[in-house]
Amino acid sequence: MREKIIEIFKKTAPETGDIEVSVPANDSLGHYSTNVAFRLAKSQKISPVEAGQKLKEKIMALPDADIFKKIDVVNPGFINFWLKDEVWYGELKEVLKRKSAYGKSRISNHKSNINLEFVSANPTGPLTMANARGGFLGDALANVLEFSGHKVTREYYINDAGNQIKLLGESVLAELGLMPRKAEHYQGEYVKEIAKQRKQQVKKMDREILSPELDALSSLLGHEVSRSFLGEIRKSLKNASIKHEIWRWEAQDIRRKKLPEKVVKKFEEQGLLIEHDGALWLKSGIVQEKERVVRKSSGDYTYIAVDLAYHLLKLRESDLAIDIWGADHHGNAAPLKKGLELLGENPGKLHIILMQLVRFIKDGKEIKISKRAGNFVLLDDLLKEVGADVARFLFLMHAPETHMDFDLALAKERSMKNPVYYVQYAFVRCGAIIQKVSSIKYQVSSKKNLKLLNTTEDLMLIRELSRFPEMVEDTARDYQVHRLTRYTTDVAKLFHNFYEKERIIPALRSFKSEGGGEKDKNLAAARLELVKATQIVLGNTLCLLGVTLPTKM
RNA sequence: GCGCUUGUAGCUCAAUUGGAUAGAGCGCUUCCCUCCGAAGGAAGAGGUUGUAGGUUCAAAUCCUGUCAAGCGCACCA
Repeated sequence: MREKIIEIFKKTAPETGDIEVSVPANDSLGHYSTNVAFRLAKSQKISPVEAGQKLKEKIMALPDADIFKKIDVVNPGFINFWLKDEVWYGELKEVLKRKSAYGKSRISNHKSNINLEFVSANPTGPLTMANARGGFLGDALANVLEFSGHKVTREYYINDAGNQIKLLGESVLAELGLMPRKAEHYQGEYVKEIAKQRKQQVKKMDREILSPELDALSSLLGHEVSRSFLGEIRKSLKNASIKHEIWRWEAQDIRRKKLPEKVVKKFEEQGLLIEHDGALWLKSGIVQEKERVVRKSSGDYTYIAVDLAYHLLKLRESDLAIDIWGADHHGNAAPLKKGLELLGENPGKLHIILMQLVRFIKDGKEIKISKRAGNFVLLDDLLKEVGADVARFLFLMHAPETHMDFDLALAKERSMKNPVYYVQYAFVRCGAIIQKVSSIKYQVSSKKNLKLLNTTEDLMLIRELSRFPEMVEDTARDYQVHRLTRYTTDVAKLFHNFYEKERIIPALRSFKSEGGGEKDKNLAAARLELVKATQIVLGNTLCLLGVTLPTKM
């Protein structure tokens, strides 16, 4: 719908450039509305209303203008459009025709190859509730982008190299009393558990390594343990229906291939490095105010060098890379982008979605989640506690930049009045009606006389359903997945409204003697089509979000 | 101290990226099942968008100051 209006503007007034067409809050301000007159007024030095009038006349002269019932230019200069009812009925037919493909983009020239990396939690413990938000967001966003015609690769990056793996090994050894405990070690029940399980194995390893160097032993053990954690992580992701296609390993895919070395070499060639105490530093003011180490005196590469190498690789493989990060990593964004630029890559090809940390509340108190301290609450617990659909929906309702509170008791306790159930209930109601109708006998002269749908409830619902393709398109462009979640509640609300007012089955069943005329039956049959369309659109949206479609509740 | 993010109804959050009368859910006050599932619907109360200025036809949104919260500022990753 919106597309059609924009098309018309392109023909009428190409000089206006990109046109914003929005849906006003109130019906009296049009089905669609635009503010182009303001911009035009500025360049032509006339009043916005005047500019609007001129545009209106031009549009009315076009043959395409017959889709409009009315065009109004109002103070201070908005142009409001009302579309003819037939146009809306046409879109409703489109929903019924395309079904699960409705809303799928048919534009093929915008197609790009997108790498979407999310979760990527270090395999130094099980997934926690803190990983849930990014996991659900990444999964849903990938669905939306694919639905919009892009080729999406869902990636999980595994930091299986570097210090934290060694620390993990040390933590287990310390637990077994084979080395002194340090403050930075991982603690908590899960480490104790691992230590118990690995006791025999560690003894054996200890004997096999002839000159038992603690470093080598802890690294080896750390790798072993992290590998088993990764198995746990994959299981948890599966429980949450979060899908990944590529699992990339830092040690094997980045470090062993000497990619960080190339990065440092390139910096060196440009004279950006300086040496202190055997370590190589990026000079101050290059990626940050301060100097920054890229290669340690030990010869190891630092996080930034490895990360640059990793992103360089991703950008080479795809047209666009999207990273979903927790806000606790935000400090890395600017240096990473700057570094990519210095390495000759276009930093605009990397889009980082920063997601604020969630505060989990239980019994009015915040639950602190920390893997090091060991007092975390697992993703699996969250799923068990409130259910996968509830968790997913509640996270996806909110914009990533909100510092959201997640009250576990509330999510569980209020579960019956939860927005997820509100939406799922609407979907179930659709199914129930369709099911029931299929089992009754009735005769109508015309099943699909959609023109009979002319009450406010009918038309509002039709218009809302028609917006679905626009919602998908916008979301694929700005990644604001919560728009779709909100949209499902909007559709559900309009449907519940419609449902309350118009009864279909009694009308179909009724006999002429009861006042049930031919026209009423045809109307009921048309309404059934609208119910089917609602089921399609709600179903499509929930599928994109990854929320299940129940048949009964 | 410096940087990033955020302050919107009692609570949790929206607001089509600068648009028209700032909207939902929960909670609160009233109604509505002889009727496709009441896990629903209708109505109402509730706001100086933290605060003080500025920019313009138009500001919750942009700029500056200020207050508050979260998170960062390693030869950790």
